[in-house]
Amino acid sequence: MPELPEVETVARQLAPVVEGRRARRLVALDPKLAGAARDDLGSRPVRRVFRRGKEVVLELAPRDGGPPTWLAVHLRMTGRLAWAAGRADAAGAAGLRAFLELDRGHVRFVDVRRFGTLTWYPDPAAAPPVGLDPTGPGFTPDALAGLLRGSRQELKCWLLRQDRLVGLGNIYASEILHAARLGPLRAAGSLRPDEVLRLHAATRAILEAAILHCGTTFSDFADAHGESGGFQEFLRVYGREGEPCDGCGEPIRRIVQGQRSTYYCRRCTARSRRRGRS
DNA sequence: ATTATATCCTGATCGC
DNA sequence: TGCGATCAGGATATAA
Repeated sequence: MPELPEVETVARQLAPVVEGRRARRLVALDPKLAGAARDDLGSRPVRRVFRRGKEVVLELAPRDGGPPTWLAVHLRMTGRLAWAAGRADAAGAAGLRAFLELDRGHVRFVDVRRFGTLTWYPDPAAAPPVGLDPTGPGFTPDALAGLLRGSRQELKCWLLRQDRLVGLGNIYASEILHAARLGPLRAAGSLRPDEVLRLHAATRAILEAAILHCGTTFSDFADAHGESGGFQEFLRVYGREGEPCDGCGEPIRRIVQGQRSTYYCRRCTARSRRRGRS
């Protein structure tokens, strides 16, 4: 479910209600998350909530001059995070996998498919490095060109890699390629400089617009308030197989790359469809 | 090293 | 209505 704009939305909405609250303990209801259970948080304040790649990080104030502690939440496919007043009901609503008990209310982690993860980093320096964030200042056309250089991977699959750029997923990868008029089968390292510029601009533009609209709700994304995102109305190719492209009228195609659907318009990407070499 | 596949889960939906 | 097959926005361990 959640790609960068959805995770950003959750982090932004969670921050004002959770920052400053004191964390008491983390209760894991799902045995898969048992390793993340903590009873000894000692009422440490949540200092800030932010997004790191596709993770939501809750940073707890240091215990005594030491480094702060990070709780990294990865929503994977169906995870949701939301703050709720009052105590978590022991029975647990359907899909409630874990909750972080605060001095007022608690943060609920709901995850139907149980792919999501909770990871504690006693020292943020211990958190593994992530790829370049495409919403940050370091994301420049040159930086993108450098990352692409030499890769023979199909462009669509390359965009899904989190060790190069972080945050893109299956929906935005198709949308970005469509906006950039680049074929998904192109070899990532074969892009000409003007094509890298288009990819860079499209990535920025699509992500900014999606964040502005609080993400995309395709089937069941919900933000920290349990609300739907609004960007799905702006999707131009994803989930639109057979529908006319709103740019040229040609039916949108669906192909499978790496066992995942890719949607694109053949005519709009015609001039950059060949596979190319690096 | 880089790239492709199988696997982790549950629920909704599709075709018969 | 019932039922099996298929699909879903992610990422990783394993294989080639």
